[in-house]
Amino acid sequence: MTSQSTEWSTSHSLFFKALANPARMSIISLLHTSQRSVTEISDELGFEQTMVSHHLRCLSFCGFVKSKRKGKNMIYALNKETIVPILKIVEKHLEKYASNLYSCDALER
Amino acid sequence: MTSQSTEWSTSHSLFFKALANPARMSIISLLHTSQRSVTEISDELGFEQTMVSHHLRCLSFCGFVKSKRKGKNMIYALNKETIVPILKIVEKHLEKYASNLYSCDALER
DNA sequence: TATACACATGACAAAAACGTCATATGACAT
DNA sequence: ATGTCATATGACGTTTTTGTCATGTGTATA
Repeated sequence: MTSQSTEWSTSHSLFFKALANPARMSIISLLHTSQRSVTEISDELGFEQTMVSHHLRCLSFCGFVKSKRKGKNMIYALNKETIVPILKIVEKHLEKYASNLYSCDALER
Repeated sequence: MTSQSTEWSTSHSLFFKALANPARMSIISLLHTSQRSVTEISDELGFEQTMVSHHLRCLSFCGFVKSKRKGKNMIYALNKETIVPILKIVEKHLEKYASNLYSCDALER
C-alpha cells in the first residue's frame, strides 16, 4: 500500500465517519427541511443542548452545515450541495440493502 | 423525534458507518481498479488475511461488493452502482474540506 | 453593570468498533 | 483419505467514539 492510497482512504473514511452517527444524521434530516437554532434542534429531537452543540461543531467544521448569528441565537442551515445528491444515492442503496445493514454484525448497534 | 425519523437516521448512519473505516475504503479503492482474490487484496494492502476477510464480509453483506468462487479462491468485485457516483460527490467535497476533516476533533484518529 | 438566556467547550466514564489470535471450513491435488 | 492452500469465523483485549456533567463565553435587556 502506497502512502498516497493511505491518504486517499483516510480522507474518504473521515468523510463517511462524520456522517456515521445517528444523532448527526437526525440533525441533518431536520435541517433538510429548514434552518434552525440550536435550542430548536435540541427541543425537536429531544437531545441535550450540549450534545447538539458538539455535533453541530463537527458538522459545521467539516462543511456539512453553515451557521450565522441572529441575536442571541445561532442559526444552522444545511449545506445542501453535498448532502442532497449523496442522500439520493444512499436512499437508492437502502431500498435494496437496508435490512442487511441493520443486521451486519460488523456494524452491530 | 418520531420513531420514523429515528429509523431514517439509523439506516442512513449505518450506511455511512459501513464506509467509515480506512481499511474498508482501501479495499474499495483497490477493487475500483479490478476484481481480486482475498490473498491478492491482503498482499497488495499489507493487511492480515483475516482482517481483510472480516471487512469483506461486511462490505459484501451490505451490498458494496459482490463475490464469486473461482476454484480455491473467492473473487471480490466492487458493486459500482452505489460507490462510483458517491465517490464523485465525496471527492468534490474533499477538495474544499479535506483539511478540516483531518483536524476535526470529533473524528480524532 | 448585573442578570438571564443561548450556545460552546473540556473532561471523563461508558459503550462501541477494530484488529489480532486461534481455529474452523472448503476446495483441490496427490 | 490426507495434506495443503485459500478463506471464514469466534472470541477477546485495546482503542476509539459517544453522551453527559460541569462550566465557560457571548449577547441582549433591564
